[in-house]
Amino acid sequence: MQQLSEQELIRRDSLQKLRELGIEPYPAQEFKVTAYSQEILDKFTPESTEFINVTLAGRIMSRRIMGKASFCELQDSYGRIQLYINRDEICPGEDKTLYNDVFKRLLDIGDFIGVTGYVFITQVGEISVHVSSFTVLSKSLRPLPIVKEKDGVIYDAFTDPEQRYRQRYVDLVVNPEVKQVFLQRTKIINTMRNFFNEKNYVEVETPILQPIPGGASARPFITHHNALNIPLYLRIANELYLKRLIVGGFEGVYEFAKDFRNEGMDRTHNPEFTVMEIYVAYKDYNWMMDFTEEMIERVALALHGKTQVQVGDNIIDFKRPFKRITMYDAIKEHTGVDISNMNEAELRTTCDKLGIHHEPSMGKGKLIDEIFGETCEASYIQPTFIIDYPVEMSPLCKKHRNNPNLTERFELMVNGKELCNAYSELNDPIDQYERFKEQLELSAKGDDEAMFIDHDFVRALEYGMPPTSGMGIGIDRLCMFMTNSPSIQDVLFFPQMKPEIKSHKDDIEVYTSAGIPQEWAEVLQTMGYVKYAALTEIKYTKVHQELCGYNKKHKLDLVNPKPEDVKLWLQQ
RNA sequence: GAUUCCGUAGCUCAGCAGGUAGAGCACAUCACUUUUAAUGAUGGGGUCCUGGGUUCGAAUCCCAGCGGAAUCACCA
Repeated sequence: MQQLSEQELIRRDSLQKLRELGIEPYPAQEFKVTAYSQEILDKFTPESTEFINVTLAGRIMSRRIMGKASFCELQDSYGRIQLYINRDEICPGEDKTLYNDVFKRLLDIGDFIGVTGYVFITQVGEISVHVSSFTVLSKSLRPLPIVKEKDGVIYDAFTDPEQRYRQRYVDLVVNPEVKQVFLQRTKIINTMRNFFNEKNYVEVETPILQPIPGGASARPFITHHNALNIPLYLRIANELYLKRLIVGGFEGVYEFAKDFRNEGMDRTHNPEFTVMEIYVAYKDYNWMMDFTEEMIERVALALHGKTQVQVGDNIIDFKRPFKRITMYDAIKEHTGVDISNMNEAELRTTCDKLGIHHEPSMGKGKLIDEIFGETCEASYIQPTFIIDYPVEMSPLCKKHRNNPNLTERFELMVNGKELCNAYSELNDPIDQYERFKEQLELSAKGDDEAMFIDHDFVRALEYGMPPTSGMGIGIDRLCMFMTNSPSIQDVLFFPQMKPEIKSHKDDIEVYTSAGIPQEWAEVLQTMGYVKYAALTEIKYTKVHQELCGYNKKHKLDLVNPKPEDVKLWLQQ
């Protein structure tokens, strides 16, 4: 156990004292709440009789104690409301313990309490709850960061990103705007879900542990199943499973899925992330573009009541219809080069001319992708569908109805980033098998992200899959846009972090169990001997002298140990 | 992976011509019956990220490491 700070010790002492007074700091029974802070603040008027007897529960977030009366702020799940607590009303009799000791001394900021009382307006005009009784619901043993606010200015904000992400619970308690982002995230997802359900598409669940990680190009996480003695992969996509369900006869299926990719982390990438994929039979990618527009516009309206959304320095308008441009046209527009009829060698020359890095392992598809990514991607701020991708970079996508070198694919670009990816799905099993084999060749050339062949998926297609259009959308990115969050970590409750470094300090028990008295063990640690094992390598006379010296210098008034005592301490 | 910046009290931060470690909030004690960043008084609290080096002396200067942030590169 780490050494406790003064404030933590005081809180543990308060916990003990509460118990001595017969107050259970962690009661088990239900506490019935009849009102919430926001509701009261919204609805209360001096004439109203609605709130003459309310019961609320929440955390104490601030206290202003003024002798026989006190104010404090109670924070429940909706917000904060001020409480007014009067000594003689809490303690009508002679015994004022409940106010003087329990409320004033033994309770702290961060504790959960329940209160009953009536709502009124103070002289300064703040709607408050006049408390007639309170109940301790849970004692907090660690001090929360104290954030104060006046006239919209925040003082002593809790801002350290590492602490905010590692201890998101604290972040949520003291930074109310953080909670809003996550409530909006839920609203985004619910809006989409309602949209799909209205159309009778079916929400499904498919395997996260997959024997073949298919449906996308990415390095997977690998794990091992002991009973079967086989490797399993955490899914990088769920596409192939959802299409199997279309084969099975569902007309529309969708899944909000956690996918996993074993790649770098930055402001827009987290190793696990959420994707919504939807597949609808008898549709094509043109239909899917209309559908996607409608869905995204609806999300913007649900969240903001309008289609314009501030994202960084830009205002992005999600009003339908979005601009549509083919990939080749986009490249021509930005570079002046028409690559539509180029072979691999010509593409490499073009890359060289444009100063774009390329490697021998890159096939035609990757080269085109690279050119697009370097020259075009960043310029699409307003929602834009990039359509008709070259066949080499889309092995699961149906060939274009007018041009066999292209596929019926679109990506939706927003703020220079990919948001959606969609196809007229490839349902020709023979073509699909050929495309998988081409991926194998890429793999042989050294492309470690090329897809594996999924023979069962091909088998499913052989039974027949209706013409289908599918779309995937990055939910985390969508949330970043919709909530104007610059980092993916701001829209994930618990973003992936490097493991927290463990204290490199021995527990104090390691010292005491070697026979060292507690007070000297603490001295040794503050002197820098944080590992007992390291201590035993030092000559006991030196340690003895240093201990006595420290005792004198810091006026600890401890009785100095004898050299033989120290010798014994170090001999364990 | 590269560059830059950062790491001091529970929180936010100051201190860096090297010379006994500071403020505000929080905490503790006292006063105060409608305050609101409540107020007034008093007080406690720190391996100054870790390890090495320079020095009589390092929070401060140098080196290395750890952790974090930003930008870039790589990666869907």
